[in-house]
Amino acid sequence: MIEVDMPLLKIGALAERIGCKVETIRYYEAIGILPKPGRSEGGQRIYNRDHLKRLNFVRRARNLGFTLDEVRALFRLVDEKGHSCAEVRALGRAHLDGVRARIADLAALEAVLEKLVQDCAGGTVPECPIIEALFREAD
Amino acid sequence: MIEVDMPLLKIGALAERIGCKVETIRYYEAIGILPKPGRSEGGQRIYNRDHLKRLNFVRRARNLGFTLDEVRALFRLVDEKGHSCAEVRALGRAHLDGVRARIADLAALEAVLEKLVQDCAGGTVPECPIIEALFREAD
DNA sequence: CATAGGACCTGTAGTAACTATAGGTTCAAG
DNA sequence: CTTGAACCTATAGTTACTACAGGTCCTATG
Repeated sequence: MIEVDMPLLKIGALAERIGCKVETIRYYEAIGILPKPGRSEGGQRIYNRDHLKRLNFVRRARNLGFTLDEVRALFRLVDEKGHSCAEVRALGRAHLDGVRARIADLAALEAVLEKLVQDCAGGTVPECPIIEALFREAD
Repeated sequence: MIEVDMPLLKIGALAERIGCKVETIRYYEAIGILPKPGRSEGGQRIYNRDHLKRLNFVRRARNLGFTLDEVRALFRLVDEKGHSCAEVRALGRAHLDGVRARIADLAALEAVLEKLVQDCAGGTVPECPIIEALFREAD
């Protein structure tokens, strides 16, 4: 629910709205992922709707597995004028390729582990097929 | 009975045999994953067949996605007498569950990314569906 | 109005599993 | 005997946070 007059948020409220830790927000500011917010008289950070949107963007991208460097690149495309949608898609596709590669790796690994666990009967450690497989020299 | 040991290896040769970096071997020693090897007169590390076997074990386990802590646990099972194969299998199975969970996460992520990349036509950034999806507030 | 205590502040160190660098020593070939 | 590759130690950097410690601010209640 987006209100027309969004009240300004302190860091704790922002963290709760987005569902991340306060420390994470300060960390994003420190490494330049989020712009520095205004401060209250006493020096506490005050966030507006723009910060909320950006932080939301970062968290969603992170949940999709983008690195913070990739997020930075996406923000550059957003903030600088004249970039084409194709540039964004290229980043997305590169990332998708990476994800697929990781899935393939893990699937291969799953097959090996599955076989190892299945082969393992009830003996004692010196003859355990898992241990033996691990000690066996690779080619 | 005279055992003719395999030629003793210096760290560079060992690294090459196993296919890892020299620094990685020193790191494993520093954190107690590998035992301290003997030293030459001049203080250089000298490895024997046992070190080779252990390092091989570590690398194979790491390639299967085991953490170094899990490797440590496996070594304990190997080195202490009286452990059952079932204990090893339990570690393997727990790890397999973790791998399967990661695969499921990545597959979900792949589906979302795939859709985003597909939806992205040739417009300019402000209307790019990927960017819009990232800015859209989560519920 | 005073005060308690929760929320905030900065700065630093820790996590996993290495990798990379600097600055110095040893070894083996020519 | 000299050169330079390979070795040594120690420290810092990487990623994306998390977790303190020690202090300040804000706000609700008595």
